[in-house]
Amino acid sequence: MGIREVAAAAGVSITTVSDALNGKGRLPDTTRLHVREVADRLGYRPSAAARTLRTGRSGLLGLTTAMRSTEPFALTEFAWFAELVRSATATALDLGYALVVLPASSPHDVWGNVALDGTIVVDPVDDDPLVLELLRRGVPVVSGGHPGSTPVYGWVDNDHVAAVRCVLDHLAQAGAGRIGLLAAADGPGTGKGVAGYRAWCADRGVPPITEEYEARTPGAGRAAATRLLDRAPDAVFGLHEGCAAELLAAARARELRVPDDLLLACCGEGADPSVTSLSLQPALAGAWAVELLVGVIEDAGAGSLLPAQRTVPTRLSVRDSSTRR
Amino acid sequence: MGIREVAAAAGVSITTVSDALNGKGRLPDTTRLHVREVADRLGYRPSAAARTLRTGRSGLLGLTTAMRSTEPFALTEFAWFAELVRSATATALDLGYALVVLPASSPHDVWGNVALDGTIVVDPVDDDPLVLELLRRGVPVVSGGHPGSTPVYGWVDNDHVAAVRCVLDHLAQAGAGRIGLLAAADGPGTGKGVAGYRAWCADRGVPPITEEYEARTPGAGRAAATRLLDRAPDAVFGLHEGCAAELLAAARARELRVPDDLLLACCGEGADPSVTSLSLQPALAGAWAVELLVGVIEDAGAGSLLPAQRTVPTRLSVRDSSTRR
DNA sequence: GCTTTACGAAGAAACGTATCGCCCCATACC
DNA sequence: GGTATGGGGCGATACGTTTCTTCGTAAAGC
Repeated sequence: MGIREVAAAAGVSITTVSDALNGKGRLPDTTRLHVREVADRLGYRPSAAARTLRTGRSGLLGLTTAMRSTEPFALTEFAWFAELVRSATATALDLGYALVVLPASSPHDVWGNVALDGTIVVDPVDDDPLVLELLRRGVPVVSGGHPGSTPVYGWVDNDHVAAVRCVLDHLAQAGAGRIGLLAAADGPGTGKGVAGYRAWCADRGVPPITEEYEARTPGAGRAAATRLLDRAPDAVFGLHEGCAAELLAAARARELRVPDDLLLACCGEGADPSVTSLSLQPALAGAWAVELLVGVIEDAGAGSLLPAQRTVPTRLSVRDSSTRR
Repeated sequence: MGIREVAAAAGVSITTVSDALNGKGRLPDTTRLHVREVADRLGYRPSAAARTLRTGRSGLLGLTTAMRSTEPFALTEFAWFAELVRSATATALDLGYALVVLPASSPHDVWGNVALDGTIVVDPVDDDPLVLELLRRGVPVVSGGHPGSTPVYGWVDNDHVAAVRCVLDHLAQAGAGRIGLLAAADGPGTGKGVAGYRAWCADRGVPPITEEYEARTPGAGRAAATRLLDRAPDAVFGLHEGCAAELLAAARARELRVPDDLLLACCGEGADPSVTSLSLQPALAGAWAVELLVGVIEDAGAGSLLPAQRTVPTRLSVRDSSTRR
């Protein structure tokens, strides 16, 4: 069931079959139709492997994330990442590509066994050896989150500083004087979020009040939330998705009412409909990263030399938890 | 940077390089080491495309789900499906495969452009044309959910009837007399769940009380939950993940206390820690489906003729919402 | 009548790997 | 001395496409 069988059955050469099926070459419509009809009748499907070998294009995009902890797929459990992957997959398919999610490293050499047209690296570490190796091989790389000094082809990222400022300004405007911050140490964007928070505090001349925890350690979130409330803030900002539940529980245990005694805002898509939340819009990030990557792949050569960059907007949904009655 | 360059640099033939790198043939360790050293120095990576063409194996597994609604990726938003995909991805990687998620149909011919060693089809419709086409091409197919009359190589599924009975028995034992059912019409496993519910009702000689809704229609869930409570049940079972929140909200609006006035149990992983929930263990389903599929791929020939089948256990977590005080 | 142009189609060379079978050269054995 | 034996290595082919180049023929232009 190769192209040869089709050629034989249609009484033409394989060149003609290839041209007819791919809309290339100079062929009268009669021939084209005839070949297509024969191919259909025989149930012919071109071999993806052979096409990939010949053209150098596989139609496959990789998506990975640098491992910060030793646990593979640590980010997977953050809804932020899951949503990014979902959106990236859908966008890739729209553009005619399939997307495969790979771990940064694995016992089997998966990276060597798939031909990738390009790769998205989410939250890369500086000079990630995996990224450098990909670039060396000529595989375009686009990063989600600022790539640091790694010379990628482009990246998408939120303006974390502005986003954090937006939330903190909102809390301050709602009457907060001492705003605390709770963050998962190994979560996405923690570094920038905390930095933005500290910068804002410095601007205002107020002391920062922060607590961090390991997301993967059971109970660590609750403990950190409790520690944070120990420091008597009148508002708290949870930088990660689990934070809202932990902070609410800790507040209840302490008989603090939200929002009366404590204002609350969190990042995330706001599973709890009463909590003010800042969405980082991971779906946009995923879609744009794919668009950027596909742009690089298909422009190859004509492309601009500068890495393309897009800033993903954030959206603050103000809910009861940060509205003084 | 092909195998030829390595051969030239090492002063041997490409056969020797291939054998040395793949641990085949009869070569003294000195040669093997030498070739490997040269290959490393040159940064040689075998071409996945060429290997795939030659060996007929790509190391890629597909995962798809039949489209029930017109919307692509309808199931994606069910946490059940998302978790299944996550687990399947991880398991595939453990076994040395990468997993690519594809829509049942798409404007671009993605299925034709990727070489798949096998495919998992979640909740296939009977005699799904896509599945039949894959089987015709000789691609092993394993299904998640009973495949009906489609001659797949194997499948994994929950025992839906037993699972539903387990929940209903629990509610009855907790004192429920009139148990209602709320289900998303287009959700996974709806048909079997509802059938199991009706069978249980018939066994007990009680009338079924069911309401369904379209998961994708905003407000439909709330409306259906309200309709269900209109029919005055003293316990309700939500067959899908969103049901808990909808039922709780509807109950609150009606000033019904849970569990005092209304017992509540749902399927899903129980985002709300106070709701009794039946987990279908999608992670197990995903992992097992991959294991089955890889088994079929690697056994090819020696395999048994009967399709392999595994029943995924369910787990009922009893919480406050179904515990009479 | 001879050259140009255009059209229709085919030949053949890659793409980079894996592998079957073969060859050569020692050493050992009768 | 002739022949098994086995280790070490290589030549050549096939996997199934895409595409560059070439070729023949017929119509059109001078």
